[in-house]
Amino acid sequence: MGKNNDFVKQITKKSEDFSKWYIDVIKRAKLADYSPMKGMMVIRPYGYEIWELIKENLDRMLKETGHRNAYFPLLIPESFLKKEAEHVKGFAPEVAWVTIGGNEVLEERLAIRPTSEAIICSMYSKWIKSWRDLPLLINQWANIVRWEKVTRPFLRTTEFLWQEGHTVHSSYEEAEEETLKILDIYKTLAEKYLAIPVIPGLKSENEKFAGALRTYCIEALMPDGKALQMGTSHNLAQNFSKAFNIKFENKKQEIEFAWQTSWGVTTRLIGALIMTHGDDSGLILPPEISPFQAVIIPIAKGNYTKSILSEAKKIHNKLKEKGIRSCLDDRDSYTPGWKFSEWELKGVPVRIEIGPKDLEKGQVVLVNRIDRNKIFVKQENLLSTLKELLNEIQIKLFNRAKDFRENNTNNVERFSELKEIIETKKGFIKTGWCGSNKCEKEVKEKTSATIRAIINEKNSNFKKCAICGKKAKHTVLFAKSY
RNA sequence: CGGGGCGUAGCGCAGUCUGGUAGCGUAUCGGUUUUGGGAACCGAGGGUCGGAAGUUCGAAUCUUCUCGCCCCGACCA
Repeated sequence: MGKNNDFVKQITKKSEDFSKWYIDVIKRAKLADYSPMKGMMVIRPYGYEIWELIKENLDRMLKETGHRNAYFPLLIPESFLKKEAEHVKGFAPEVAWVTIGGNEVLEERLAIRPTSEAIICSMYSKWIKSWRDLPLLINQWANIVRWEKVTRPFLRTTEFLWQEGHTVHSSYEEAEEETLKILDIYKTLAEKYLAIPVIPGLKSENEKFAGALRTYCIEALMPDGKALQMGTSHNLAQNFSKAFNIKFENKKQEIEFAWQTSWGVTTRLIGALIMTHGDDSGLILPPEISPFQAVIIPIAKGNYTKSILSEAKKIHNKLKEKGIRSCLDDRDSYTPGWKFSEWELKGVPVRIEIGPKDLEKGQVVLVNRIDRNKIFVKQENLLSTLKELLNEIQIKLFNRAKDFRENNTNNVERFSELKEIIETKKGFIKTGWCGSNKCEKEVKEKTSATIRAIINEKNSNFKKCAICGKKAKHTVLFAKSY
């Protein structure tokens, strides 16, 4: 492409100021905008369309595994939230409260849900009586409010959208199996659809969900070397069933507390998407979840205008018929060059150009968003070539992100190495851990890095704990996190 | 919640130190010519300078308070 690839002049360069780039992209690509409410953003149509595609795919996978959607109330009485001690302790600092209804001061204040275990479990205790009622596999798509001190669009907002699954089972083993099954679905969502490689693992006692027995997570590495938690799946064991009195009669005619799980992913995934794939020209969206997979830009010129536009329309309709999300940009008030930059900013994976020269030759030009490579293809081959190209882009984005992660993951034996890496290049640090709270805390205090995931719980391929030097029980991943 | 920075037209900024009736680029609107990498020319509109109070003959500019955003920490999806 020659000397000047610097086509988009309106956003900060990713390499110069990553945080500013991130905000610029969100605003310029019209994914979201700040609202008058502190920490709350408006998700604009283009951003919401990405969410809808994420949602569609995850929803389908959840339904395929027997989950059904339902909806529970936004407000939770304080007494309900207080029933599970760890749970309330964990969430208390970030709950928003409703204290007045109309003109009346409420007798009991109501929490705006920071998560719905409390309200959902209170219903489950009414619905579940017998082993025949199990498993109960319910998911809800909802909004959540957590009064965060520091917010960033998509990554951490006061209000956000998510799905939260809440399931009930007749045994610990079955609950554990469900927890892992969901973790695997999340991994598929991240890797196959968002093209973001993730590492599944277990959270340490310090990092686990308030009220869970075990929290599993998927962790991704962002381009600035910080880790992002992209989803969590909790085995709640009987913690909530005991607090909310969810009991069932098992096949042996014994009354037993039920075994539960909960799990969720949020609009944060969109933040991960932006950071992982974007470049100096803006967003790059993986074809699977891009609102437009291809944008057709007619180069309408002089006498050719009419014939080119009608050809472009034909192509557009053909692609739509074949299930490709196509956009025809036939606005005549913008020049082709302007449109190129605009759609690159918006991250559309493939651009289709058709101009006088192409019309004569019976071809179109396909341009790959990743490297701007051009392919000239005969009209009759368009569909197959486009599909191949979309597939190739999806894979390339994933591989590129994976290479980055591999290149920024370091095996470490000693604390001094760990500290140096965190202070300089960051990234994931794989090391041995003795399992003690003390060592985990020491790392946090001295480096601000935390255990993102325990990736080998049963044993460790590291001999010693990097901090205390005692025998390593687990292999863990340390990183600075969002 | 602690430390730092920034709020002036839709967006990006200058003007603030040294007070004197608000400017540039871009975008927008109308018109003409254009269209293979953010087109050119002509014309037009757009602001209670984040908000409140104070000092002053006079405040974008000085003082105090307040709100919001960004960055770095502590806290969290």
